[in-house]
Amino acid sequence: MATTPAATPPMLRRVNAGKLLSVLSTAGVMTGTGLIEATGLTRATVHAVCNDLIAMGWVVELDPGHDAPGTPVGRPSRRFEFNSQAGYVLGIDVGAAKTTVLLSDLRGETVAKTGRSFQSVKTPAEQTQVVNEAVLEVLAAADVTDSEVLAAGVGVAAPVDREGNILVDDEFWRRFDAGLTTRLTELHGWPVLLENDANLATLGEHWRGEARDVDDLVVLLAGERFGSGLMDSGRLLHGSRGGAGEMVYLKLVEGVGDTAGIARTAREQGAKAVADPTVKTSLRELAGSDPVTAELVFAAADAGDKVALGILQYVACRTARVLATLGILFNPELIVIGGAVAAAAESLLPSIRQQLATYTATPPRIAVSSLGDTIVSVGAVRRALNYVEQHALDLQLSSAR
Amino acid sequence: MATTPAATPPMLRRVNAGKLLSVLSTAGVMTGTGLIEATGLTRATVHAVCNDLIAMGWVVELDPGHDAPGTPVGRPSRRFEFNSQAGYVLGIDVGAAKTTVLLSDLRGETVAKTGRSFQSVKTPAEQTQVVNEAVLEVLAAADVTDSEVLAAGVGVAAPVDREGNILVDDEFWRRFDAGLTTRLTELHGWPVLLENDANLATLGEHWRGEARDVDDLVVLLAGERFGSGLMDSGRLLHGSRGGAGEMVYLKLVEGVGDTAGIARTAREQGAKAVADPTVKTSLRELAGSDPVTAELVFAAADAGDKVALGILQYVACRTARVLATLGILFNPELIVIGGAVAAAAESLLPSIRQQLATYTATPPRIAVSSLGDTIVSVGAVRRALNYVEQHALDLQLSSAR
DNA sequence: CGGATTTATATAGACTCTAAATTTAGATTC
DNA sequence: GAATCTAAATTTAGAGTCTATATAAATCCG
Repeated sequence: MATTPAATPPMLRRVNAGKLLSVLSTAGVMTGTGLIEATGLTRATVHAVCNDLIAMGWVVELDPGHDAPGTPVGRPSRRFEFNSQAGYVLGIDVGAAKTTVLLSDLRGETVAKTGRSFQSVKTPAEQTQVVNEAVLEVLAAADVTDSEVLAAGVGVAAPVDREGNILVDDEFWRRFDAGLTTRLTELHGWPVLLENDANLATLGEHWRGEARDVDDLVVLLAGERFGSGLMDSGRLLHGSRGGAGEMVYLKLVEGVGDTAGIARTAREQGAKAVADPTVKTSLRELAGSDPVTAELVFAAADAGDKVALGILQYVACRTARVLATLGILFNPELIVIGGAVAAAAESLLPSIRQQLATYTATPPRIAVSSLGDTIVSVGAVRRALNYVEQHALDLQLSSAR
Repeated sequence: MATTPAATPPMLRRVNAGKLLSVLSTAGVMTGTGLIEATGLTRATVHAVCNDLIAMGWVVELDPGHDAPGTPVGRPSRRFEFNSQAGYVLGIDVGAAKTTVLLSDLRGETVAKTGRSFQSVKTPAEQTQVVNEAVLEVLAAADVTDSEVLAAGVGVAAPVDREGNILVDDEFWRRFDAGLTTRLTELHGWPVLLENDANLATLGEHWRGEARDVDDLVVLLAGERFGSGLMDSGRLLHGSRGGAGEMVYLKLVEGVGDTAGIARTAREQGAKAVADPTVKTSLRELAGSDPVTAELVFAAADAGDKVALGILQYVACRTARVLATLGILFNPELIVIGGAVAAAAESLLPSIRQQLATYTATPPRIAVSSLGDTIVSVGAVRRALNYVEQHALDLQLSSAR
């Protein structure tokens, strides 16, 4: 009948141990006294908990030494350090065209990184195969075994609900392998945490990107298609079926009309201009017989091509309108623009900001991501680390004595 | 240094007492055994906590009796009941044109209700005066003293952040008295909890309206202006400055263009039709020399007036587009339409649902509020009750022995 | 080498919970 | 009407947690 178990004395230890571990995992080497100050616990408790954590393998004890080097008086402190090699986590971005895989230690430092194109992939099973190859590569590169990996975060370009279930009737399914997560668990025995890519991008920016210390946040993935991750008070939104942040509403927004992102709009507009013989543009010569790319449009604009500049103005206008709707409706402190074209988007920022101000008197700050093509995989690492931190005291570490 | 205090043994009691109180406050009379099942605690603990709660005044003990009437064997149980008269809370809706005030017991049952028009109000101070008169009226009607009121929730049509601070540069301020909350605290000594009206409407629908058991929810206030409250996984969104749910983005939505709600659109379109001599409509005779009202347009449409029917079609189209943007971007399970015209909106539902389906393949459920003009004040009561439940074990009850 | 200083460790006390034994209040049975 | 049965209340013992205080240890300094 009881919804939550009763609160018992051992739970106190659990809470305090979790707190101590969380302090240790973010700080560096800490002395007993330092932990007392950081946690509010008594010295006796701090040491008891630390002894437990050492026995479990989460913490390592260094040689005793003094905290402040200036006044080396008194008995030297015991010194504790979070054992960032107690295990590893994987962050996997399964994109439309490629996959990016990060292997990270428990402090979030990247240990190995790789990527694979999906160019030759024809069936979902092949996709899983390619992802797994990339995973095996990073494990081998860092000499990490299956049992040392404590969790894997996986990002996909489809709605994913809070339980990690993917929305079945999504077009992404044409390519994506439904069995990926279960297959990874089968092969390696890891907990696999599936999440929407834009949501992971938001976790990534919040953790290691432009949005540190920003708890009311929107991240706009703006490459091929617009996608958004929404965070309110430090929590990701999901909606009832994982669809929160879905951008199909843009077909109702004047001057936007569809979910085509910056790269796609630039490319399509460029191709249109090239195809029209009455338009005079250097894009035609630059492209030659190859199809026009977004990069080409940005380059031409840089070189002063009027048509390319016009296209970028149009892109900036669309983006400003997208940012305006999100900024007004969610009232984030900051919106971060990420995705393949984030770097190029930098040059559009002044124009975007200026137009944004015409839609709202209190616009959010706008920034461009500096995480590049790891924006999703970094977030996937964070997702996996969240899981590990939550379950730390239940996990059996292979390094535990 | 410590961000949160250390977990100590007395906190266990606090947690368990809180849980027991929360079970008791929602259930009716409970026996010791029933509480054991509901909380997972031991009999010894249940009784110890109950004795504490009785001493504090939160719980009353009834004469012992048997739980199941069929088999009255064994020693009769002690029977406990949440003392819903241990205190009271106020729910206050400060609207643009009027205020609604509810006095409720701790179980959320309305004890007294009243309202006041702001028609004669000219200054902010007068507004506070009118609100306070209404408050005094409900207190007198239920014979409740200041010290028995444990909290007051107040809803206003302006952005309010998580700390209860109102956004200063809002047009609502022309009428609203900034000093209302501090004045109420000064006069009566209550904690006053300020919150945005649409957010409170969302709490209200979630608690006592159409959205019970729905944790991913949007409530659209659709009277004079569109306003929305957003709930994800049972939590209200606020954004960084309380602006979450703000609808100014509608000026960017095709076929909507501004935040005018159902009532205002119907009224204005009606007036426009009447003013145009080339338009043939029964509205002209119905209105006579008075200005056209939304009610009049609805009535004329009911009677078959073509122009009025056309206006309603336009209103339904606008509303469907608003619902589509919210439904797609937040993916709520349900959107509830509330506000002054909620009842009339019922007739538009089929048309709205049909159009909504053209914008998204997975539309949310749409419902119309049945809370009428108490939608905000009921939510304000819930807000106040949340506060009381959170602080229950710290509060000094005047009824405590 | 002894005093000062800081930290570590050990001990005692308070508070909480659970678990098991004992008592109690009423109904049932003989 | 006394013995019996039953379910709940109460009591008691035990284990886990924390804090607070006392004692021991390790290092520096003169």
